[in-house]
Amino acid sequence: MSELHLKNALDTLKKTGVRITPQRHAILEYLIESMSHPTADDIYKALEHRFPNMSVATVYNNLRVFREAGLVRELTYGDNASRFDFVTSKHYHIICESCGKIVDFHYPGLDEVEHLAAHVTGFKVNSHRLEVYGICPECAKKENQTEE
Amino acid sequence: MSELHLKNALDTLKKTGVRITPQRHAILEYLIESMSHPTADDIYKALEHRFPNMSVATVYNNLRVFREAGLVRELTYGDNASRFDFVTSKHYHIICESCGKIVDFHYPGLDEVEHLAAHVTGFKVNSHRLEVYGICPECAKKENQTEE
DNA sequence: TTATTTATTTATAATCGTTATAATTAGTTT
DNA sequence: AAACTAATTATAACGATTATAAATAAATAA
Ligand SMILES: [Mn+2]
Ligand SMILES: [Mn+2]
Ligand SMILES: [Zn+2]
Ligand SMILES: [Zn+2]
Repeated sequence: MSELHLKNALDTLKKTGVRITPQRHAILEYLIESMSHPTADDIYKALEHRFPNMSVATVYNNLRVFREAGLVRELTYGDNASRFDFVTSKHYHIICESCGKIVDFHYPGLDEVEHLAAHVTGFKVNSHRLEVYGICPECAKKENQTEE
Repeated sequence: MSELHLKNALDTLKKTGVRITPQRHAILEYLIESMSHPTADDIYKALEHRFPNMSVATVYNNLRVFREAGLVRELTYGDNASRFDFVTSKHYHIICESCGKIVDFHYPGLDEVEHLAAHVTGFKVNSHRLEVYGICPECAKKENQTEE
Protein backbone atom coordinates (compact mmCIF):
# COMPACT_ATOMS: atom_id res chain seq x y z
CA MET A 1 0.00 0.00 0.00
CA SER A 2 2.43 2.64 1.19
CA GLU A 3 5.17 1.11 -0.98
CA LEU A 4 2.99 1.77 -3.99
CA HIS A 5 2.44 5.36 -2.95
CA LEU A 6 6.17 5.82 -2.56
CA LYS A 7 6.88 4.23 -5.93
CA ASN A 8 4.32 6.42 -7.68
CA ALA A 9 5.66 9.51 -5.97
CA LEU A 10 9.22 8.70 -7.02
CA ASP A 11 8.01 8.13 -10.59
CA THR A 12 6.27 11.50 -10.60
CA LEU A 13 9.45 13.18 -9.44
CA LYS A 14 11.63 11.39 -12.01
CA LYS A 15 9.27 12.43 -14.78
CA THR A 16 9.76 16.09 -13.92
CA GLY A 17 13.54 15.71 -13.82
CA VAL A 18 13.94 15.80 -10.06
CA ARG A 19 16.86 13.76 -8.77
CA ILE A 20 16.09 11.11 -6.19
CA THR A 21 18.57 11.71 -3.41
CA PRO A 22 18.74 9.65 -0.22
CA GLN A 23 17.37 12.62 1.73
CA ARG A 24 14.42 13.03 -0.63
CA HIS A 25 13.68 9.35 -0.49
CA ALA A 26 13.74 9.38 3.30
CA ILE A 27 11.54 12.46 3.63
CA LEU A 28 8.95 11.06 1.26
CA GLU A 29 9.05 7.69 2.98
CA TYR A 30 8.53 9.30 6.35
CA LEU A 31 5.62 11.40 5.10
CA ILE A 32 3.90 8.35 3.69
CA GLU A 33 4.56 5.90 6.50
CA SER A 34 3.98 8.20 9.45
CA MET A 35 0.38 8.63 8.32
CA SER A 36 0.34 11.90 10.22
CA HIS A 37 0.71 15.60 9.55
CA PRO A 38 4.27 16.39 10.62
CA THR A 39 5.97 19.76 10.70
CA ALA A 40 9.26 20.27 8.87
CA ASP A 41 10.97 20.01 12.22
CA ASP A 42 9.22 16.73 13.06
CA ILE A 43 10.62 15.30 9.86
CA TYR A 44 14.05 16.75 10.53
CA LYS A 45 14.16 15.22 14.00
CA ALA A 46 12.83 11.88 12.82
CA LEU A 47 15.60 11.56 10.25
CA GLU A 48 18.56 13.11 12.04
CA HIS A 49 19.85 9.77 13.31
CA ARG A 50 20.00 8.46 9.75
CA PHE A 51 21.29 11.76 8.28
CA PRO A 52 23.33 13.41 11.02
CA ASN A 53 24.50 16.15 8.67
CA MET A 54 21.20 16.92 7.04
CA SER A 55 20.25 20.58 7.14
CA VAL A 56 16.79 21.75 8.10
CA ALA A 57 16.88 23.78 4.89
CA THR A 58 17.00 20.50 2.97
CA VAL A 59 13.74 19.45 4.57
CA TYR A 60 12.09 22.74 3.67
CA ASN A 61 13.55 22.73 0.16
CA ASN A 62 12.29 19.25 -0.54
CA LEU A 63 8.89 19.82 0.95
CA ARG A 64 8.58 22.71 -1.47
CA VAL A 65 9.66 20.48 -4.36
CA PHE A 66 7.07 17.91 -3.33
CA ARG A 67 4.40 20.53 -2.98
CA GLU A 68 5.13 21.94 -6.42
CA ALA A 69 4.96 18.43 -7.85
CA GLY A 70 1.53 18.02 -6.26
CA LEU A 71 2.69 15.22 -3.98
CA VAL A 72 2.28 17.07 -0.72
CA ARG A 73 -0.15 19.59 0.67
CA GLU A 74 0.98 22.28 3.09
CA LEU A 75 -1.37 23.10 5.95
CA THR A 76 -0.67 26.55 7.34
CA TYR A 77 -1.66 27.76 10.78
CA GLY A 78 -0.82 31.37 11.39
CA ASP A 79 1.99 31.65 13.80
CA ASN A 80 2.57 27.96 14.18
CA ALA A 81 4.68 25.79 11.94
CA SER A 82 3.13 24.43 8.77
CA ARG A 83 2.15 20.81 8.65
CA PHE A 84 2.58 18.61 5.62
CA ASP A 85 0.19 16.00 4.31
CA PHE A 86 1.06 13.44 1.69
CA VAL A 87 -1.65 13.73 -0.95
CA THR A 88 -3.77 10.63 -1.32
CA SER A 89 -7.51 11.03 -1.45
CA LYS A 90 -9.27 14.35 -1.04
CA HIS A 91 -10.25 14.93 2.54
CA TYR A 92 -10.77 17.54 5.21
CA HIS A 93 -9.24 17.97 8.64
CA ILE A 94 -10.60 18.26 12.14
CA ILE A 95 -8.19 19.79 14.64
CA CYS A 96 -8.08 19.45 18.42
CA GLU A 97 -7.86 22.85 20.03
CA SER A 98 -6.34 21.32 23.13
CA CYS A 99 -3.52 19.07 21.85
CA GLY A 100 -3.27 20.11 18.20
CA LYS A 101 -3.98 16.66 16.80
CA ILE A 102 -5.18 16.63 13.20
CA VAL A 103 -7.57 13.91 12.04
CA ASP A 104 -8.76 13.27 8.50
CA PHE A 105 -12.39 12.98 7.56
CA HIS A 106 -14.16 12.65 4.24
CA TYR A 107 -17.01 14.75 3.03
CA PRO A 108 -18.50 15.23 -0.40
CA GLY A 109 -17.10 18.36 -2.03
CA LEU A 110 -18.64 21.68 -1.18
CA ASP A 111 -19.33 22.64 -4.77
CA GLU A 112 -22.41 24.56 -3.75
CA VAL A 113 -20.44 26.94 -1.56
CA GLU A 114 -17.93 27.51 -4.34
CA HIS A 115 -20.69 28.24 -6.83
CA LEU A 116 -22.51 30.63 -4.56
CA ALA A 117 -19.30 32.45 -3.68
CA ALA A 118 -18.40 32.76 -7.35
CA HIS A 119 -21.85 34.04 -8.15
CA VAL A 120 -22.09 36.71 -5.48
CA THR A 121 -18.49 37.96 -5.68
CA GLY A 122 -17.69 37.56 -9.38
CA PHE A 123 -14.52 35.66 -8.53
CA LYS A 124 -13.21 32.82 -10.66
CA VAL A 125 -13.09 30.11 -7.99
CA ASN A 126 -10.22 27.67 -7.82
CA SER A 127 -10.47 25.92 -4.49
CA HIS A 128 -11.56 26.14 -0.90
CA ARG A 129 -10.25 25.40 2.53
CA LEU A 130 -12.38 23.89 5.25
CA GLU A 131 -11.33 22.85 8.71
CA VAL A 132 -13.36 21.84 11.72
CA TYR A 133 -12.14 22.69 15.22
CA GLY A 134 -13.01 21.00 18.46
CA ILE A 135 -11.77 18.72 21.23
CA CYS A 136 -10.57 15.20 20.53
CA PRO A 137 -11.94 12.27 22.54
CA GLU A 138 -8.67 11.85 24.50
CA CYS A 139 -8.55 15.49 25.54
CA ALA A 140 -12.26 15.48 26.36
CA LYS A 141 -11.69 12.53 28.67
CA LYS A 142 -8.80 14.27 30.42
CA GLU A 143 -10.85 17.42 30.87
CA ASN A 144 -13.69 15.46 32.49
CA GLN A 145 -11.31 13.76 34.93
CA THR A 146 -9.71 17.04 36.02
CA GLU A 147 -13.03 18.81 36.35
CA GLU A 148 -14.25 19.50 39.89
CA MET B 1 -24.32 52.54 11.53
CA SER B 2 -20.57 52.38 12.19
CA GLU B 3 -20.94 54.83 15.08
CA LEU B 4 -23.27 52.36 16.74
CA HIS B 5 -20.81 49.54 16.23
CA LEU B 6 -18.08 51.64 17.79
CA LYS B 7 -20.28 52.62 20.71
CA ASN B 8 -21.25 49.01 21.38
CA ALA B 9 -17.65 47.91 21.14
CA LEU B 10 -16.52 50.54 23.61
CA ASP B 11 -19.32 49.50 25.99
CA THR B 12 -18.22 45.88 25.76
CA LEU B 13 -14.68 46.88 26.63
CA LYS B 14 -15.75 49.08 29.54
CA LYS B 15 -17.82 46.25 30.95
CA THR B 16 -14.77 44.01 31.14
CA GLY B 17 -12.70 46.71 32.81
CA VAL B 18 -10.59 47.66 29.82
CA ARG B 19 -9.53 51.30 29.73
CA ILE B 20 -10.44 53.27 26.65
CA THR B 21 -7.23 54.96 25.62
CA PRO B 22 -6.92 57.24 22.58
CA GLN B 23 -4.94 54.54 20.81
CA ARG B 24 -7.56 51.90 21.49
CA HIS B 25 -10.30 54.19 20.32
CA ALA B 26 -8.47 54.96 17.11
CA ILE B 27 -7.64 51.34 16.33
CA LEU B 28 -11.22 50.26 16.86
CA GLU B 29 -12.50 53.18 14.81
CA TYR B 30 -10.17 52.31 11.96
CA LEU B 31 -11.17 48.65 12.02
CA ILE B 32 -14.83 49.55 11.84
CA GLU B 33 -14.66 52.34 9.29
CA SER B 34 -12.11 50.86 6.92
CA MET B 35 -14.57 48.04 6.22
CA SER B 36 -11.61 45.94 5.18
CA HIS B 37 -9.33 43.27 6.60
CA PRO B 38 -6.19 45.15 7.55
CA THR B 39 -2.96 43.75 8.92
CA ALA B 40 -1.53 45.09 12.18
CA ASP B 41 0.93 47.04 10.09
CA ASP B 42 -1.82 48.54 7.92
CA ILE B 43 -3.43 49.87 11.07
CA TYR B 44 -0.12 51.10 12.43
CA LYS B 45 0.64 52.99 9.21
CA ALA B 46 -2.86 54.42 8.97
CA LEU B 47 -2.62 55.90 12.46
CA GLU B 48 1.01 56.97 12.66
CA HIS B 49 0.26 60.53 11.56
CA ARG B 50 -2.19 60.90 14.44
CA PHE B 51 -0.01 58.99 16.91
CA PRO B 52 3.58 59.59 15.86
CA ASN B 53 4.92 57.83 18.94
CA MET B 54 2.65 54.82 18.89
CA SER B 55 4.47 51.51 19.00
CA VAL B 56 3.59 48.63 16.73
CA ALA B 57 3.42 46.54 19.89
CA THR B 58 0.47 48.66 21.01
CA VAL B 59 -1.40 47.69 17.87
CA TYR B 60 -0.71 44.02 18.45
CA ASN B 61 -1.51 44.25 22.14
CA ASN B 62 -4.83 45.90 21.51
CA LEU B 63 -5.81 43.62 18.69
CA ARG B 64 -5.31 40.79 21.13
CA VAL B 65 -7.45 42.57 23.73
CA PHE B 66 -10.18 43.05 21.12
CA ARG B 67 -9.95 39.45 20.00
CA GLU B 68 -10.25 38.20 23.57
CA ALA B 69 -13.28 40.42 24.06
CA GLY B 70 -14.86 38.86 20.97
CA LEU B 71 -14.85 42.14 19.06
CA VAL B 72 -12.36 41.15 16.42
CA ARG B 73 -11.55 37.99 14.52
CA GLU B 74 -8.00 37.19 13.49
CA LEU B 75 -7.54 35.65 10.06
CA THR B 76 -4.25 33.79 9.84
CA TYR B 77 -2.44 32.93 6.64
CA GLY B 78 0.65 30.88 7.21
CA ASP B 79 3.70 32.92 6.56
CA ASN B 80 1.87 36.14 5.82
CA ALA B 81 0.71 38.67 8.35
CA SER B 82 -2.60 38.09 10.08
CA ARG B 83 -5.58 40.15 9.04
CA PHE B 84 -8.16 41.46 11.43
CA ASP B 85 -11.90 41.63 10.91
CA PHE B 86 -14.26 43.56 13.10
CA VAL B 87 -16.98 41.10 14.10
CA THR B 88 -20.41 42.01 12.81
CA SER B 89 -22.47 39.30 11.16
CA LYS B 90 -21.24 35.78 10.57
CA HIS B 91 -19.74 35.44 7.13
CA TYR B 92 -17.11 33.67 5.10
CA HIS B 93 -14.24 34.98 3.00
CA ILE B 94 -13.18 34.56 -0.59
CA ILE B 95 -9.56 35.45 -1.26
CA CYS B 96 -7.90 36.48 -4.49
CA GLU B 97 -4.80 34.37 -5.11
CA SER B 98 -3.37 37.08 -7.31
CA CYS B 99 -3.73 40.32 -5.30
CA GLY B 100 -4.68 39.02 -1.86
CA LYS B 101 -7.97 40.87 -1.68
CA ILE B 102 -10.46 39.46 0.81
CA VAL B 103 -14.18 39.73 0.12
CA ASP B 104 -17.01 38.78 2.46
CA PHE B 105 -19.84 36.51 1.45
CA HIS B 106 -22.71 35.01 3.36
CA TYR B 107 -23.70 31.38 3.38
CA PRO B 108 -25.97 29.42 5.69
CA GLY B 109 -23.92 27.64 8.34
CA LEU B 110 -22.32 24.34 7.51
CA ASP B 111 -23.88 22.48 10.42
CA GLU B 112 -24.03 19.28 8.43
CA VAL B 113 -20.26 19.18 7.97
CA GLU B 114 -19.74 19.81 11.67
CA HIS B 115 -22.15 17.04 12.61
CA LEU B 116 -20.63 14.54 10.25
CA ALA B 117 -17.12 15.38 11.40
CA ALA B 118 -18.15 15.01 15.04
CA HIS B 119 -19.81 11.68 14.28
CA VAL B 120 -16.96 10.05 12.40
CA THR B 121 -14.11 11.38 14.56
CA GLY B 122 -15.68 11.47 18.02
CA PHE B 123 -14.56 15.08 18.48
CA LYS B 124 -16.60 17.62 20.38
CA VAL B 125 -16.97 20.23 17.64
CA ASN B 126 -16.70 23.92 18.42
CA SER B 127 -16.34 25.72 15.11
CA HIS B 128 -15.10 25.55 11.57
CA ARG B 129 -13.10 27.62 9.14
CA LEU B 130 -14.03 27.92 5.49
CA GLU B 131 -12.39 30.03 2.86
CA VAL B 132 -12.78 30.06 -0.89
CA TYR B 133 -9.82 30.87 -3.12
CA GLY B 134 -9.83 32.20 -6.64
CA ILE B 135 -9.19 35.23 -8.83
CA CYS B 136 -11.06 38.48 -8.33
CA PRO B 137 -12.77 40.20 -11.29
CA GLU B 138 -10.12 42.95 -11.46
CA CYS B 139 -7.23 40.52 -11.59
CA ALA B 140 -9.06 38.31 -14.08
CA LYS B 141 -9.47 41.32 -16.35
CA LYS B 142 -5.79 42.18 -16.11
CA GLU B 143 -4.80 38.60 -16.88
CA ASN B 144 -6.96 38.54 -19.99
CA GLN B 145 -5.45 41.79 -21.27
CA THR B 146 -1.88 40.57 -20.82
CA GLU B 147 -2.60 37.19 -22.36
CA GLU B 148 -1.11 36.43 -25.80
C1' DT C 1 -6.12 68.10 45.07
C1' DT C 2 -2.29 65.24 45.76
C1' DA C 3 -0.43 60.73 46.44
C1' DT C 4 -0.62 56.02 45.34
C1' DT C 5 -1.73 52.16 42.70
C1' DT C 6 -2.41 49.87 38.44
C1' DA C 7 -2.99 49.57 33.50
C1' DT C 8 -1.12 50.86 29.28
C1' DT C 9 2.24 52.51 26.17
C1' DT C 10 6.70 52.85 24.38
C1' DA C 11 11.26 51.39 22.90
C1' DT C 12 13.84 47.73 22.12
C1' DA C 13 15.47 43.07 22.15
C1' DA C 14 14.33 38.40 21.42
C1' DT C 15 11.95 34.55 19.27
C1' DC C 16 10.62 31.36 15.77
C1' DG C 17 9.55 29.51 11.38
C1' DT C 18 11.20 30.03 7.07
C1' DT C 19 14.08 31.60 3.15
C1' DA C 20 18.41 33.35 0.90
C1' DT C 21 23.19 32.91 0.09
C1' DA C 22 27.41 30.92 -1.00
C1' DA C 23 30.46 27.16 -0.70
C1' DT C 24 30.74 22.18 -0.97
C1' DT C 25 29.32 17.79 -2.48
C1' DA C 26 27.07 14.51 -5.35
C1' DG C 27 24.78 13.05 -9.53
C1' DT C 28 24.58 13.17 -14.59
C1' DT C 29 26.28 13.75 -19.15
C1' DT C 30 29.92 14.13 -22.41
C1' DA D 1 37.69 11.05 -16.23
C1' DA D 2 36.18 15.89 -17.04
C1' DA D 3 32.67 19.07 -17.21
C1' DC D 4 28.32 20.43 -16.05
C1' DT D 5 24.40 20.86 -13.16
C1' DA D 6 21.48 19.89 -9.23
C1' DA D 7 21.23 19.28 -4.44
C1' DT D 8 22.96 19.71 0.16
C1' DT D 9 25.02 22.03 3.85
C1' DA D 10 26.14 25.76 7.02
C1' DT D 11 24.97 29.93 8.19
C1' DA D 12 23.04 34.48 7.92
C1' DA D 13 19.00 37.09 7.14
C1' DC D 14 14.13 38.03 7.25
C1' DG D 15 9.54 39.32 8.85
C1' DA D 16 5.81 38.86 11.89
C1' DT D 17 5.03 38.63 16.46
C1' DT D 18 5.99 38.56 21.46
C1' DA D 19 8.64 39.58 25.76
C1' DT D 20 10.81 42.81 28.66
C1' DA D 21 11.52 46.75 31.28
C1' DA D 22 11.17 51.61 31.81
C1' DA D 23 8.12 55.58 31.21
C1' DT D 24 3.61 57.47 31.15
C1' DA D 25 -1.23 57.92 31.83
C1' DA D 26 -5.51 56.67 34.04
C1' DA D 27 -8.07 55.40 38.13
C1' DT D 28 -8.53 55.34 42.94
C1' DA D 29 -7.54 56.53 47.69
C1' DA D 30 -6.27 59.79 51.04
MN1 LIG E 1 -4.77 14.72 6.13
MN1 LIG F 1 -14.84 39.79 6.71
ZN1 LIG G 1 -6.66 16.59 21.78
ZN1 LIG H 1 -7.22 40.18 -7.25
